[in-house]
Amino acid sequence: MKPEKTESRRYQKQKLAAIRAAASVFSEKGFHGASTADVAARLGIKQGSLYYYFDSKEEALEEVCLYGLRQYVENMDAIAEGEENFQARLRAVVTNHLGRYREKNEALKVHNDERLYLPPERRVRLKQLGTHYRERLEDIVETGKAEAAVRDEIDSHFMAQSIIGMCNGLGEIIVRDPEADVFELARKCTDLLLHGTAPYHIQGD
Amino acid sequence: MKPEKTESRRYQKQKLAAIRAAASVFSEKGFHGASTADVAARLGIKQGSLYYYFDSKEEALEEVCLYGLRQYVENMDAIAEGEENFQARLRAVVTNHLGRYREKNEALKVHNDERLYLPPERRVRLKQLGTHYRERLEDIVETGKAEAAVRDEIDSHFMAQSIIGMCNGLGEIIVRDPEADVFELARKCTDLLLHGTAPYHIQGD
DNA sequence: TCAGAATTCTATTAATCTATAGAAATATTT
DNA sequence: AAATATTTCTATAGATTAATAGAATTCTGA
Repeated sequence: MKPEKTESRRYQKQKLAAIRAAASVFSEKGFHGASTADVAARLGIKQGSLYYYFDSKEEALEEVCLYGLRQYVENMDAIAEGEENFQARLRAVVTNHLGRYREKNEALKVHNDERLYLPPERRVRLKQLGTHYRERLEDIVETGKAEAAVRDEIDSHFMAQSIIGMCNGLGEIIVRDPEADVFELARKCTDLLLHGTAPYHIQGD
Repeated sequence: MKPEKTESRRYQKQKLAAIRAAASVFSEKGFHGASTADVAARLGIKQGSLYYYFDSKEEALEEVCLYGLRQYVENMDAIAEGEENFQARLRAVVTNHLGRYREKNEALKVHNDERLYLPPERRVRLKQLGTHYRERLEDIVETGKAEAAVRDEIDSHFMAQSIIGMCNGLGEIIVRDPEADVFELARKCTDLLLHGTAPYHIQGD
């Protein structure tokens, strides 16, 4: 079956290729719409051989989702640990988030669209990553308060979730319109988050 | 097969029940994870009998999605046609949107999660409804400009998509935490959209 | 080059599921 | 109550698919 301790270089390489093939096929046809034969074909092997790398189709989905999220979360960590001011970091976060919709990141798309088909026990690690992402963003909001760039009464959990949602919404524009300028969108988005819609001067409540 | 002209009262009633049963089952198991037998069982009839109401499983999915979106869009129309000022309408939009996550609207959930499994020709009517929703929201933003409640440089397409995304993001909080106060969230969300994160007084660029 | 290990292939099992056709049952109308 | 129309059931065809086992092949190191 599977190599026990060895995990040879070749095995690891091919396993990564298998994850990518699965990401590609799942993102095209959906998890249930895609067969293990489709995935194997994309990889250039036969259906049965795929089980050398995955114990089940579900395990393949889990690995694809994890693979898609990881890099994305790593970027967030780098931003959160950086030394820039709130405005710059917010922009970096938004740009990182929106950028993912342009470079077609199939594994991340699979995570977004198909992860619900995983049974709960296969979703725990994904949830951990997602929570980690949001918590880093909450940290950034808190530093914004320390800098007096963010009003005190703003709840950082609420704020982080709002930012994530807004970016996902704008992602649709990027997907719909291949001409859309990601950096310009990121700029507008950051501006909206910082200043809102209302004219700058006075505003009542 | 299907009744041609009659469309008897009973038929219509049972068809609606079938759509609801499909919504319930699809939202639980996903479109591909659910079988027509599951849907029929929820409705209290046998698998084969379901085809009296739908030509195919895909048609059932399409009808569920349309059913889920329609009411939601109708509410938006009512808000857009109303006479209130920008701030009040924005709040109404956000409240309508967030409210949907609390009353468990299974059909709308199916629309959100499963619509991608429809072939493009079955998605056109859904897209029309979605576009209509966003366009009404763009209208509201434009009236906001006329009222000087919204800065001129704000792009209404961008803005509408941002609002939709933010609401969807906050929806996750509502789903995660059954205690979350929808109206309080709607208030915070409206406030953030109007004023941004930054303290009110001056802000540079 | 040979031996053993790692990788892929073939063949098959067993289960599942959509969709259809025609019979049976139920409701409606005359 | 008989006749007709509507709704549901039974049974099945036909196709697909995930997963397994063991054989065949390819790779690697001595």
